[in-house]
Amino acid sequence: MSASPTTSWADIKREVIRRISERIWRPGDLIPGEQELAQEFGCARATVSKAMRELADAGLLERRRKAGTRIAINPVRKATLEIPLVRIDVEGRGSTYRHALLSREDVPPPAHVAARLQLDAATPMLHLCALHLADEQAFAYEDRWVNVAAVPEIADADLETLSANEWLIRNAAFLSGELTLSAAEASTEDAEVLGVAPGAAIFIVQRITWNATQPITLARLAYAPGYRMHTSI
Amino acid sequence: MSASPTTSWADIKREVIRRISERIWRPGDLIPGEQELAQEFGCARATVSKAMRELADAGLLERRRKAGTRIAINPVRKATLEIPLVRIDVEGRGSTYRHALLSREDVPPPAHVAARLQLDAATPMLHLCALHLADEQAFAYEDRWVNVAAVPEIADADLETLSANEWLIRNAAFLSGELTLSAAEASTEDAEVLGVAPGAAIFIVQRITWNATQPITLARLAYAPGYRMHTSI
DNA sequence: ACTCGTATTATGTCTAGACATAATATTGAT
DNA sequence: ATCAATATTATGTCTAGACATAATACGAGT
Repeated sequence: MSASPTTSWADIKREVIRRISERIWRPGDLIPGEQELAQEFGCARATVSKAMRELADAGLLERRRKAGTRIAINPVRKATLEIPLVRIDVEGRGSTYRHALLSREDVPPPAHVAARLQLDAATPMLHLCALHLADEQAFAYEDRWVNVAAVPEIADADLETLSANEWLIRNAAFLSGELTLSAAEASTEDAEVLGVAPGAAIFIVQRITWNATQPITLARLAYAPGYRMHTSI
Repeated sequence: MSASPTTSWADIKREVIRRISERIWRPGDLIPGEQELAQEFGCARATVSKAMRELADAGLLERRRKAGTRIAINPVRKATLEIPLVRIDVEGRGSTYRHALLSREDVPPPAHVAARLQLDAATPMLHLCALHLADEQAFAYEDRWVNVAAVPEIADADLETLSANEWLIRNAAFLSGELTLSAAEASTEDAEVLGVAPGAAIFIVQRITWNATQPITLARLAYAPGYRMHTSI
């Protein structure tokens, strides 16, 4: 009957999911402790613990020391979004990637950029605009501000061959970041670069990354109409 | 000097991140094995292992048995999107939530819905349209198809007081699902319900959920303009 | 050279037990 | 009855060691 002689953490995870989905354990219920479950499944407590921690990370369980583990009432399911390089994204769709640097300027940031990065408006920054193409079709328009103090070497970088997107990932690994997804109507600039009608609905990804002490970059990616971000839960 | 007497997995994680961000270990580099690192940090192999697994899950490292662990060349960073109930989302923004059921029909699905759920076009389904409001303002318009065979009890459910969104989460915990994020121009229907101009750019979330054997529901949520999805990396 | 089987190796999983920590429950003092 | 100190308890972390598994490296035979 059973696939393996011993009980693995994956077996336990499956069994717990089964009990939840068959409503043997219902939302809000307190379930047995690790000790008890370990005895039931005939395995070590650590094995049960790993399974439970995974389910808690996925949002299905809520665990608190001393209080125990219960089935989440309002499960806040967590979906993992993969954020690849634009090049990898394009190539993953079976298209040929190319990128074009449209502009590169050393200028102080506008107020909204400075505010978003918590920088002074006089901070020297590099402003880049680039177009990512898939099979020579506009794929995404990138508008990026780079905090030169955080990555001084970018001043000498050739961003024509390697996109800023890629250069930064290779040369300035970030520690933390923020991602904001939204929909917007194409500005005249967006429309012109992407070759769509002004006002067309486009998908916007805004990304901010930080190293240990300071902001590295703020990027706004405007995707050509039809772009979808996909993930499984 | 050191904060704690023993080395914890979190300490190791921080140290590895430091070595990556200070380019002591560079993209593509093979780093020492768990055994060796455990010796360096003066802890058990399992402790190193946990730290490394977390970093690999986050996309910073690539690990393969026998081949060892190396710094990711094209780090596909993973952002965790939290998918709360619309009610929790609204309440989390400090607004008062209300929902209104606009229509409820037992009808067979249109071709694109049937195809998306891998169901026969003759399968009995429940079609629901509802509006989620925040402080009496349109927040999101939900267009949902429910596979009645998967949750027969929904036939008798009162979906006026509890939204279908919430009813399904409480009564039909799903095992897996898909999420598609996109931008679209508001259809005349979207525009009318949300009270925006037709053609306005709106953020669309399409969700499909499955139980162990069959699809449960397909939902399209059209958010009022200005909606942003936010996450940290 | 080339292929196939075998040895080796780094990560993956598991165990059994110890101690740490957070949160609740209980008790004692006021 | 109320509040603070203390005991209890379930999860969280760590250790040391064993075995499993995947993937490479190596060597024998052709």
